[in-house]
Amino acid sequence: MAENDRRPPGFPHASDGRQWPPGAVEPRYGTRPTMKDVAARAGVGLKTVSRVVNGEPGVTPDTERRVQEAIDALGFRRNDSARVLRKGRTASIGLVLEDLADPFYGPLSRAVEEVARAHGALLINGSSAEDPAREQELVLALCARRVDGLVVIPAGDDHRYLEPEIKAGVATVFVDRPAGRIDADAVMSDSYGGARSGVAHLIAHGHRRIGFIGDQPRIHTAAERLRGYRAAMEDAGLPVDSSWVSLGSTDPVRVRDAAAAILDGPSPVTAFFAGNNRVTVTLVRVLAERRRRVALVGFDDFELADLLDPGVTVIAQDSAQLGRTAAERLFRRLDGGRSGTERSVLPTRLIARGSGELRPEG
Amino acid sequence: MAENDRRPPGFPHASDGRQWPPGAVEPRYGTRPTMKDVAARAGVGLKTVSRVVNGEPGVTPDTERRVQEAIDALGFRRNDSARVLRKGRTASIGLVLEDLADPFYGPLSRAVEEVARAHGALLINGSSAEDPAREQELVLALCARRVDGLVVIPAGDDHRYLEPEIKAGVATVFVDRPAGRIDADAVMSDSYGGARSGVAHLIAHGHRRIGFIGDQPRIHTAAERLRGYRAAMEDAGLPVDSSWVSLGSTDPVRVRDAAAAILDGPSPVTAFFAGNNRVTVTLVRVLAERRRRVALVGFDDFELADLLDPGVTVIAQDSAQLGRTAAERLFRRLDGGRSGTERSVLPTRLIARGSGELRPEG
DNA sequence: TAGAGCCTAGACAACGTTGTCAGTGGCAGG
DNA sequence: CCTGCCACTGACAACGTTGTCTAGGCTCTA
Repeated sequence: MAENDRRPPGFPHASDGRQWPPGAVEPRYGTRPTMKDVAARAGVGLKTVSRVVNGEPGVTPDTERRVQEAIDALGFRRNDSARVLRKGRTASIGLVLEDLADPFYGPLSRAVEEVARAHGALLINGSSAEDPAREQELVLALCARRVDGLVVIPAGDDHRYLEPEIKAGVATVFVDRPAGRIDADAVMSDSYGGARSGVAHLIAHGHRRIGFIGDQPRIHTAAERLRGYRAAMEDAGLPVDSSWVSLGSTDPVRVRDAAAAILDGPSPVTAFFAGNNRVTVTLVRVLAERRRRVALVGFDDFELADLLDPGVTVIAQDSAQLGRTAAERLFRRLDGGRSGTERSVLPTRLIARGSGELRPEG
Repeated sequence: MAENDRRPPGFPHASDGRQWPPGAVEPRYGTRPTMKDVAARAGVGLKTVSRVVNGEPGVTPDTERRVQEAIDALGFRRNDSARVLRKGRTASIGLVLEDLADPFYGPLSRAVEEVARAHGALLINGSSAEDPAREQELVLALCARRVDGLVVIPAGDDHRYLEPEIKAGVATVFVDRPAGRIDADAVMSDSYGGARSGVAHLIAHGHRRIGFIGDQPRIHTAAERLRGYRAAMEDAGLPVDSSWVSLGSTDPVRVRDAAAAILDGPSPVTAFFAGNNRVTVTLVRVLAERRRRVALVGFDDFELADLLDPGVTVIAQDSAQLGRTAAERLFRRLDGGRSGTERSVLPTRLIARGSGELRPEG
């Protein structure tokens, strides 16, 4: 409604009673100088200012100096909205992730930013909070801003809403999890292989009864890690008791309850495989409170894992590398790459620190 | 140069030999439909489409339906660049911080985003990597995009370059550290008071020789924390040996060297106060390797601090609250708040976990 | 039934920039 | 001196949207 606070029509120059400090006539508060203003002040044409601002050739040093002086005097800054409107490219990319505050996404986000910066682009980002509706809302808002490309860590599993955008030329790369119901580039860690090797590691240290606590299997990575767990157990000819597996949320309270149920149940496990970062940390807390030592391997590394006692053995994925790879793919597309969609899988690495090498007790 | 890939003039409808899958004639790759296209398809005027898209009143249900169908059929999405150009507001704010990958900034960034979202704005952000030149470059790029406001965690100490922008109406709030050489809103933690109480805590536990390892004092927070350290020592009538104080970078290698020099020097300390997060973590590692137990209080909390042995006593600051407060101030300004600049200081909280309660040894 | 008043709808200009194109003047070569 | 070329410069349209203003059709009342 503030749109209507303008001067009433018919009184184009009526005294509007504004009070500025005496010296501050130009520039006025809330009004920015345009190229036209600069041109007028420098006594040149509009286009000449444009040329100077963009470093285009064909301007005499003397003219350039006059323009530059006017720019500095007025505090002119080019309006990129107008530029974008005219040129069609925004030199910005969007990043949609689950939660900026999650330490897993910090390095990823930073890596994407660095690649963008190397290509002269800015990064606009937002958190979906794991909510598919919010993911869509964000993605479409970014498309309305006409970002040149998108890096998406999907929360939902149906991305058909992106089809018109992709068709219209918005390069899109999915990270960490694949897109749902559409064909698109994706860069992921090897969740299946990582989980499988982590569980195999526990088995190699003598464990027969191993629990798995992970996220809901509608999340691709969670499902893959579960699959890896089952595969490792099967490889070793070990049965999986359904009471050992918990696939709820990663909320600390629920993980705590699940772990307690598994450890206090009729067939307690001697080791856990944790499906992600947050589960691992909660399990570390839970296990620290118990007398009996339970082995633990977690998917995803975290800071200070080596300082705990015992150090936490993890399947590490390189989140910065995920981001970098995805962003590079994105810019390759923007630079004209029209090849078919690619799906890359980055390897994981087992880092043994102690918790995964505990022998079964009792 | 792709600008020139257009159809040559004079052949407006020459066969251009493009090959689309038979059904996919419209929309064409790389070309987005505009309101004009929608209007043509729906058989209405341009402005009517605008009204429907923006939910403005004055459109018959029947007309609205026709327009909506055309929008869906064409996959139309409003071009916000044009909208911004016309309306003057971008509904986006910029966040410039030091490093997105630093866990301290995750929650801050997320908090700013949530507030922005509540006000219907998007967040554009970038990392300055502690480089003043890069900070300026980023800030000005954001201004060129015409963000409505800026939240800045300053890397440099001279922000006069922002004066024209602020005068032109870009609301700006500094976080964590104050602006340099200009008068601007700022939201900070109580570095001085926090450090002072942390050091007093160590003194209360019997320490007389206390080391301080922090960042370069050109950084405001670092200087304030050093000041708090000195004040606490002076309050207790304790001398400060200059060999106990190290003000270099927070780089692990240099912190490690500094700590070793202080502990192995002629007058070794029995406790450390760490100037920030990263220093604390490095000191935890260094001290864990030594036989003699050295007390430690760190500025800034971090995940798992309670799980270490001993738990790490810290002066906690609420980084999410910093971000929230700053963003709320920003939007209050944007909503017309024209009062003088404010500088808020948020309190810190001592969390005792063990490392700060160790008694001096030897 | 005429006139006032309301509601819907569209024509048009403007936002600030950039690509195109045409105009100017200087200078070298014939 | 004229011609042609070149370097420099500016007028103008266009990008896609929204605010303003006006036109036309309808209802309601006197």
